[in-house]
Amino acid sequence: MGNLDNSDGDSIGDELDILHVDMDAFFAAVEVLDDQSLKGRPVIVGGSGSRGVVAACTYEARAFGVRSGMPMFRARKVCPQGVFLPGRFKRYVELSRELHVVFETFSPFVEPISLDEAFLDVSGAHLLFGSSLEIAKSLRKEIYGKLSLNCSVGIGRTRLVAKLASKKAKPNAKRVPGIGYFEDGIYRVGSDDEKKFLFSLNVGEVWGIGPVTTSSLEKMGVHTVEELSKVEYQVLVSKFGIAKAAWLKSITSGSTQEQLVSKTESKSVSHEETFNTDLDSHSTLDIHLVRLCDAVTRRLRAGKLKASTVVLVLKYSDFTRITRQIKLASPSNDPRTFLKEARSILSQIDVSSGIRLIGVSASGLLEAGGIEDQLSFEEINLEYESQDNLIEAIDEIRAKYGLNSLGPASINGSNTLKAKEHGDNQWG
DNA sequence: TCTGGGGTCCTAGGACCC
DNA sequence: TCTGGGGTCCTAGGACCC
Repeated sequence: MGNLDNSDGDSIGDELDILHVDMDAFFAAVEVLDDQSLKGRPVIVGGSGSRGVVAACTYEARAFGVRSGMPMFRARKVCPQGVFLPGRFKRYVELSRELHVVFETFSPFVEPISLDEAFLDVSGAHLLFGSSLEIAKSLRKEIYGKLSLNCSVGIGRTRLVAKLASKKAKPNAKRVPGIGYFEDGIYRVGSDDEKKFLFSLNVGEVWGIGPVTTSSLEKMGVHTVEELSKVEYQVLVSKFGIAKAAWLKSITSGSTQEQLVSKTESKSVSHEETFNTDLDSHSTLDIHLVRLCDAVTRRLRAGKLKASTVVLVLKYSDFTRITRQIKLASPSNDPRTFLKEARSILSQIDVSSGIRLIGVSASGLLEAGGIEDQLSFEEINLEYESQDNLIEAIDEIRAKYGLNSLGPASINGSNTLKAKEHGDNQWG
């Protein structure tokens, strides 16, 4: 449909209204932007500890085989001439905000996926900006003009198609000739091309099909989306459950257009830390627990939130991950409450086999001061009230003088170096 | 020198109530 | 006294994403 007016199949009103915009090598590209001497070099952004992984890398680094998610030690091995940087999360957030301002000038319907990625529904923008392809071109131009950063844009009828299309728009993507339309960082999948496009993909390329599902499907002899389309629904149900089977089927059945979701409230706030070497004593773990409870509740307070559930996360040396949660008597963002509950959970867990990671997560979030947020009898106690004032004062001092200006005793004591390193490596 | 950190959603099982 | 189903809430784990 709507493919009669010109050779690339671009036209107004053919319902290809979803754009997926994805910055190219975002974190690494920002580092090059801010230090032009890095231009053309293999820049790798990632954790600086011995157990860090690659968060992003330039295409020059990819040429050496570096990939995001790869352990840093391996990246250093395959690319010893690389420029390894710890990353500057605040700077990425800053540019992300500018990016989203540009998005908003093209459509009021924006669904952010991450700092550097979003869906745009441009169905109402054609009169102003032209066809979806023309909008994509203007968008790329505008983003480069404002941020001096490159992005890739996928155009399709649904979010899934647009998302998969933007991958094919990337500088190093392999594209199948005769499917879709590619031009300068933009890949457009027309309605009449959609089935051919999806069927050409391996199942593992699909957004939402990860390594585990891919391997299950491959064991069934299913490697491509085309092969997946031929599998009986009931077979998928028995293998993956109803929800996932229905979703897998929807990939190939040409699902209808979904509404974009512009903004959602966070459902949890968490911090976790992987140690350079495994820890096997409660007392050492406790030092980290103090800091994590402090960090999580600080973020809750900054967002004017309280949590009704505290979750302790542990990862053992063998990568087994366990979670233990406790529901609070009343919602809280008080580090003392969090620490008390987290400690009581931790005390019941055998850590002698070695703990690689510890984390604290807050869920069941409520606005602080909401109707569910009545004071408990304990909190009405005057002594507590004065300590709450103290916590507020600490937050203010930190806002003025920086996060490390004040903190729990354990941060300012023997663990200072560690705390600083943690601060430098924060991703969010 | 093995494999981050911050999230979301789904599932399964048990407790409890009707 | 035995049997049983459904609904809801909670917990733990797992898959997946960037």
